[in-house]
Amino acid sequence: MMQQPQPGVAAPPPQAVPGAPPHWGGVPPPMPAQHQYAPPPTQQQAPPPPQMWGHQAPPPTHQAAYGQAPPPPHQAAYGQAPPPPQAGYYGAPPAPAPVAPAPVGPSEVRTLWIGDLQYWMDEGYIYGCFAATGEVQSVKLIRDKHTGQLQGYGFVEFVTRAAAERVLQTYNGTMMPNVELPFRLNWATAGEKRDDSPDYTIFVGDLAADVTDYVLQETFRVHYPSVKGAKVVTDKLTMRTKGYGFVKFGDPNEQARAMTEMNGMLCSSRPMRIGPAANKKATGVQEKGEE
DNA sequence: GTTGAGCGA
Repeated sequence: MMQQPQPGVAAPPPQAVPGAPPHWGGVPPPMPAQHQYAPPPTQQQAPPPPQMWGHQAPPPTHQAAYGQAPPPPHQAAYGQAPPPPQAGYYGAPPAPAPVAPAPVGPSEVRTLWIGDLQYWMDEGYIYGCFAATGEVQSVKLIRDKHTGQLQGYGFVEFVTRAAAERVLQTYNGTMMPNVELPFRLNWATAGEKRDDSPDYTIFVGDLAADVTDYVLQETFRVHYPSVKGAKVVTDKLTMRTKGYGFVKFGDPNEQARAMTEMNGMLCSSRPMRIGPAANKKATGVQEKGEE
């Protein structure tokens, strides 16, 4: 079941301006008067879709009328779900990134953090992503205080904590509408304690252009069951791969083995070059001499 | 192209 694109949802720009300078000088943001985006009061009636396979959905519209709240989701076109367009490589279902458990303590947490947003994804687009749930309280995207440029992350508040948790479980890792990007969601205010389980990461270079997170992950997972995930680094603006990525292991022994065993092995068409990951988060392999 | 990335007021 996928939701139909609705008017009021921002559509991607006709093209991503490949040669644009890093500060998007030619694309000034609309700059609404206020950045808080609150939907009209609605009843929670439309159930959230079990999954979103909007991977290859074409851009439906060119208009972006998000200066006002979109209509309530009184109708949701469910019924015909296209088959999963990906998963052609290894047959295993794509594993969404592990989601941290709900933060303990006050059960008032009803806000999700959302990241990895593109510059054109404004409040209207984000609201439209979850409009079918009918449970969005507000959407707030963070902008640069001086330039007003979107910072690529924001917060989505839901009417209840349960609604937020449902969305987190249902949407995280699935494809966002009209783009080939997965949702990246987490509990808000989980900033200081979102990394409790150590992971062991390796650097993988020399990746071919068609290697995705999933391909990279499964390349290793078939040999090392402790693989927790993989990330192919892409340019934020052009979405093109930079030819390298990272694979996270849960088992340091498998990490060490993979460093030698998988070096030079083929990934989709090219031999990989494996090296140690320069972890910024002090996970797994620590720098020697420190305590 | 060769070491990502994620918390507001």
